[in-house]
Amino acid sequence: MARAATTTDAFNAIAEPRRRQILNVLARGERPVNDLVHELDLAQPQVSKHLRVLREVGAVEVRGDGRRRVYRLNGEALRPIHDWVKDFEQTWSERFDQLDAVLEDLKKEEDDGQ
Amino acid sequence: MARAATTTDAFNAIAEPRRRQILNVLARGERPVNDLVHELDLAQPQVSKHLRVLREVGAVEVRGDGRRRVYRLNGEALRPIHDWVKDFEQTWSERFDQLDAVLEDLKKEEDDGQ
DNA sequence: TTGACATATTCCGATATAGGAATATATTTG
DNA sequence: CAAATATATTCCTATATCGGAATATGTCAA
Repeated sequence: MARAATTTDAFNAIAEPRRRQILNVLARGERPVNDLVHELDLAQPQVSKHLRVLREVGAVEVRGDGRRRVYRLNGEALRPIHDWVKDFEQTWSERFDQLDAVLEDLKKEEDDGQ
Repeated sequence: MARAATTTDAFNAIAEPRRRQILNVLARGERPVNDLVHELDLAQPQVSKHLRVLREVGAVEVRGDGRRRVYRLNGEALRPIHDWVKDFEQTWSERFDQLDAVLEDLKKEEDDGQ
């Protein structure tokens, strides 16, 4: 068996850095293909191919505008990634260290009370 | 050119669902390989191979314990993913909708004041 | 030392990529 | 209709995967 297709889910789609770049640009507003080509300094066919992958996993949507195709972000498709990774945040965030400190204090007060 | 190696970075490493599962288990505490084999119902060689990938991107660390090797999570390695994806949260989170509503109200009050 | 147990590595084969180049498919304009 | 513009698709090739099976490495115990 080979690696899962890039179009399998958002996790696979965003493994490619260019596709993350494309999403970053689209986060600032919708763009026709040619704008992306210039903003990212990529060849047009590659941009179209990356957009296809992103469209297949639902991360972008298209709208026709004359001879252009305007792409826009659909952030909702990235939600599973956010949901998965956010549970790991406590292993590095100092917010959780501070919460630990508070809980520690509460425990100590309780013990003193006994 | 082929797809980037799975060991290139955390984004590529976690594209594989089994590796996410492994990290999920390790988030509850360190585990020797065999525990993972049984908790995830995977063949031992595959678990070892996935652990190697995770180790190469820094997502896990090992500790020897007799003839066992105990793996533990290093969540810090997932931080780039969290940081990248969190900027997209506002496109779906209702927290941001509520913030928008507040800003709208403030703007209205300001306009009434003029 | 010889097993037994735990883990890692190697070899295999099918498959899917990513970029480059060329080309196909709209759509607008003269 | 023809030329120009914008985008999508196809063909090519090198490369890296994943699972399964077999095997190698390492460590403990009698």
